[in-house]
This record gives sequence, C-alpha cells and structure tokens, in this order.
Amino acid sequence: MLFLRDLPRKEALEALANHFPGLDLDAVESTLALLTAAQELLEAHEAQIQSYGFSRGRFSVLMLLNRSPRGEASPSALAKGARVTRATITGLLDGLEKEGLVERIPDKEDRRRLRVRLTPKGRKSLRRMLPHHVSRVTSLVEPLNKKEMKTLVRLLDKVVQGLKERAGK
Amino acid sequence: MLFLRDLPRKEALEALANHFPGLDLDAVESTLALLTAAQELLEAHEAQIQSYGFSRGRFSVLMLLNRSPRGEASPSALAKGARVTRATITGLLDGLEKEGLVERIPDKEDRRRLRVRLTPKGRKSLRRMLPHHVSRVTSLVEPLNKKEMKTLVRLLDKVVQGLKERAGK
DNA sequence: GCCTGATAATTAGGGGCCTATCGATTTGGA
DNA sequence: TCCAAATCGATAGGCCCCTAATTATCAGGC
Repeated sequence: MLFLRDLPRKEALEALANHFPGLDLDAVESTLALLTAAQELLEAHEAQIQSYGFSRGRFSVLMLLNRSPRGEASPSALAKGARVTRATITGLLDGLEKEGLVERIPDKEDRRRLRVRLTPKGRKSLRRMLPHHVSRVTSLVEPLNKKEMKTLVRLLDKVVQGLKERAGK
Repeated sequence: MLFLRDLPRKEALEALANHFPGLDLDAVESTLALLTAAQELLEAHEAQIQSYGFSRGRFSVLMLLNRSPRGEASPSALAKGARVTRATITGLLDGLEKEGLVERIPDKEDRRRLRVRLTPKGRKSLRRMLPHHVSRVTSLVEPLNKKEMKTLVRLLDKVVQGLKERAGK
C-alpha cells in the first residue's frame, strides 16, 4: 500500500505526484483502488469467518476436509491446500481436535503419516454455516451486473497474470 | 475464500454448483476471481515490503511518519493510520526505535503523550526504498491500458461501496 | 540387511496482531 | 475546587503464522 488510503483519493494522488514527478497518475490511481479494495475485501471476508468462531486457518482446514473424498486428508495435504506450513497445520489441528471438530487417525500403511478426519460434530458445524457463507461471499459482487462481472474477471485475471510473470523478478 | 483456488476454475464452479443448486455461477466465478486476486495482490505486496527488511506494520509506521508535517506523529495517530491498535504500535515502535529509525520524544504540553519522530537514519532508509517501491507497486496495473484501468477502478469502487453499505448487516 | 537420504509430523522459539487492563494524566461538569 | 470520565501509552496474555531443528519412519543403493 502507498498508505494514502485515509486521504481523499484526489489529494493522495497530488501528494504522490509532488514527490515523484513523472508518475503515471492513472496507474497510481488504479493501483491504489486495487490494493485498497483487496484489503477491504479480505478484511470483510476474515470478519465473516470470525463471526462463525473460526480463524482463517481453522476454517481453511475444515473447508478442505469437507471437500476431500471421505472428509479425510493428511496434514501435509492440508498445509498445501491452506497455504500454510506443516508446522502451522499442527497447531490448527490441535485446536480443532480440542474442539472435537476433527480427529487424527494413525495411518497403518505408513506410520509417519496421519489421516485427519472431520468428526460428525465438525461436519455438522460446517453444514450449519456453509450455505450462509456461500450466499454471503457471493453477494460481494452483487452491485455488478453480469457484463460487469465478466469484465471484472477479465481485468483481474490480466493483473494477476502480470503478477505471476513478474514474479521471477 | 471458498477454498477452491487450487482447482481449475471450471471444476471449482461445478463442485460448488453440485452442493448448492440454484447458485448464480457468474457471481460465484467473479467472487472467486475477486478474492483470489485480492489475496495474490496483498501477498505480493507484503513480499515486496519484506524485501526491504520491514514488516507491514513497521513499514506503515515509517510511511505515515514520512508523510506527516515534521516527520512526527503521536502513537495514537499512527495506530489509526496503520489500522492497528495502540498496543500494536507500542511494539512496532519498540522495534523501530531499537533499529534507530524512529525516536520517542516526551510531549511537554500533555505528559500522557509522546511524539514519534523519524531519525535521520530512518529518513535515509525511506529515501532509499521509496522510489523503487512506488514504481514497483504502480507496475501492478501495467498489463492494463488506460481505459481498462478506469473501468477497473469503477468496478472495484462499486464492489467496495456495496461492501460498506452491507457492513451494517 | 545396512546406511544414507528423503519425508512426515512435531516442537521450540520468534514476530505480529489482538483484547483487556493498568497507571498516569488531562478534562469537564457539579 | 474536586472528582468521574476520557485519553494516552504500556503491559499481559493469547492466537496465528513463520523458520529451524527434532524425532520417527520409509525407500534405494550397496
């Protein structure tokens, strides 16, 4: 962020233009809009998840399990899916297990492994919040009509694509 | 997030449609694109800040100070600007002070207060990274042409506006 | 059948952020 | 004038996430 979010956008731009003459103000403005929107969206999303009483990490684990074949997955797979380290998964599972939402089952084929499984309570908990969650999340784009939605997807894909291409510096 | 990011978008949508018949798939798709993009953008941004050796919080504090009248601000003001609590600012200032980038100065008018000031070293540190930061951040929207930028701003503003309206439940 | 190296999950320790609370100070109304 | 409420920064304790190291197990080459 350029940390100008608190200023009216116009002033923010002028402030920047003063410090960095030759800046493409349209680019700055859209960047600002982009990053600000990104932050607001994720904050809103996080707040919603917390309203169910879960942290983002725990919610991720539950969602991933819910989607897996038999409501089961290895900690490593969960780590990959939730985009956190295996160490973090250990902690998340500790919490979820203590709440009785998941259980750890030793794997007899490979004794290094565990299988993590949703308990009935965990499944129930998910079933209670999922419909609300989906409808709530989906309502994010409610202000847009179909055509605008498609345009938004296209433009965001472009930006993200550029991000990935530039990732290798 | 609906935690379908790892699936090809088409499959993700079908998976959802199975569980929630009657869902507006266009809305889901754009929501998915929106949240995914938001996360990727913020992650890239965070990574960039960390490449300067700062946490997001510390970077915020420096940026806010850099913009204030005499490179000074109260901890409370910094908390508001950086969108963290005063408790968090205390910790961030501890770190920045230890690195010699800011200093805490007692306020003689109101002895509850402090003034936090950029040290010359802090100022120098900012000057070194700011141009790079601005150009790098701005390059996010490089893949878009002017018209697309304006469209993106308009659509994102709509979404964020809707977010705020819905904030009061 | 062993050793070497990979892989699984955990542990240890750290940073960032939070809420709740505290002690000091200022302020404003009776 | 005085006292209750508000405000300021700091502290305590908790959760989430990280990296690095640890322990247990497995797999492949000899």
